[in-house]
Amino acid sequence: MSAFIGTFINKIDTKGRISVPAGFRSILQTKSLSSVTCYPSLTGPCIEGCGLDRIEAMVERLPDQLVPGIEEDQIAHLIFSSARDLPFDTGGRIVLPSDFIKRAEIIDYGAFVGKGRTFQIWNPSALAKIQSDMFEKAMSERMKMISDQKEES
Amino acid sequence: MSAFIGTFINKIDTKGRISVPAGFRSILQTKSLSSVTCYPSLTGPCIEGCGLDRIEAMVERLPDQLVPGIEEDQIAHLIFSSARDLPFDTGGRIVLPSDFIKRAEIIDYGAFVGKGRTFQIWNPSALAKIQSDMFEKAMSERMKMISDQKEES
DNA sequence: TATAATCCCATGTCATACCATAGGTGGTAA
DNA sequence: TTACCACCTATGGTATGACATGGGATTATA
Repeated sequence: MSAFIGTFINKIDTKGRISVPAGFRSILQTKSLSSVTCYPSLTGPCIEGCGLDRIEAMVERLPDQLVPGIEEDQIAHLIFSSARDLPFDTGGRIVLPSDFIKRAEIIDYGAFVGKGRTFQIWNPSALAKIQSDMFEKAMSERMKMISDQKEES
Repeated sequence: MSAFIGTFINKIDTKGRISVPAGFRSILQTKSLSSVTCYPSLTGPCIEGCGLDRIEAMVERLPDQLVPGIEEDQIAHLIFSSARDLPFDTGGRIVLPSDFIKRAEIIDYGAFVGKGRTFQIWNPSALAKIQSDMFEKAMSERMKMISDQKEES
C-alpha cells in the first residue's frame, strides 16, 4: 500500500483543468485506475479526492459509518450523490466541475494535500491559513503537555 | 532490527542534494526501501526522517471513514500533508525540498542524527547548541540529585 | 448553428537518472 | 613497516526525459 503524502500546488486553466501530481497519479495507476473520484468536502472549503475503489469499499462498509446525530444514509447520500469520477487526460490532468471549484473557493491555483488514504484540493491561501492555525494549536498543546510534566515533578 | 544511531555531517549542494549516511541507507535497503520519507519536525528546527513503512503504518492505524473526526483529521493533516518520499539517486543521495531546508534553517551542511527508529537532519551548529544545552541540563540535574542525597544523610 | 466538453498534440522548464571523480579505508604483499 | 591495490562513500556535473501547462481540433449537445 502506498499513501497520498505531500502538498503540491498546480495551476487551473480557463477550462478548469489541473494536473494531478505525478506521485498521486501513480498511486492510482498501480490500482489500475485512470481517474480520480472527487466530492465537495463536508469538513471544510475543499474538494475531497480518492480512488474509485475507496468509494466502493465505503458502500460495502456503510452500516459501520454511524456519526452521532446524523443519519448515516443522509451523509452517504450527500457524498455519493455529489461525487464525480474525473478521468485523466493524456497529460495527467482532470477537469474540476465548476460547482466544486466554487464550493472550494478555488481561483487559479489548486493545492493538492495528501492525507494518507485520501487527498484534498484547496485554495492555496485558505490552506495556508488552516495549516498555520493547526500548527499553532499543535504547538500550544505541546507546550501545555510540557508544563503539565513540570508540575508533576 | 537495526536502529539509526550516530551523527553524520554531509554537504548539501546547490540542488539541495545530500548523501544519506551509508549506514542509514542500508537499514532502509534491508526493508527493500529505496527512499527516505521526510517531514518538518513539530518539535524543533529540523527534518524528521524514516522509512515509508512507518508512515504507512500510521495510515493503517487511522480509521477510514466518510467524515473523519476532527482529531484524526488534524493528525492526518499535520503528518501526511508535509511528508515527502525522497528516493535515493545512484550515489545514495536525496534531494531535500527547499521548504524543508528553510524550515530547518539548513545552509550548506546537514547533520544526520540517529534516534533509533527514526532520525533527524539538523543544521550542524543548531544541533551543537541544543546538544550542549541538553548536556548541561543533564549534568546540572545530576548535581542537584547528588546534593539532595547529601542533605538527606 | 452556436456553445460547450473532450481529446490530442506541442512546448519549455526543471527534476532526476546516470556517469565521473576524489578522498578515505582496509587489506595484502613486498 | 611501507607501498600498492581494491573498494566504498561522498560529491560534482551533465543530459535526457518527465511533468506541468498551453492551444487547437474534433466531437457532443442544446
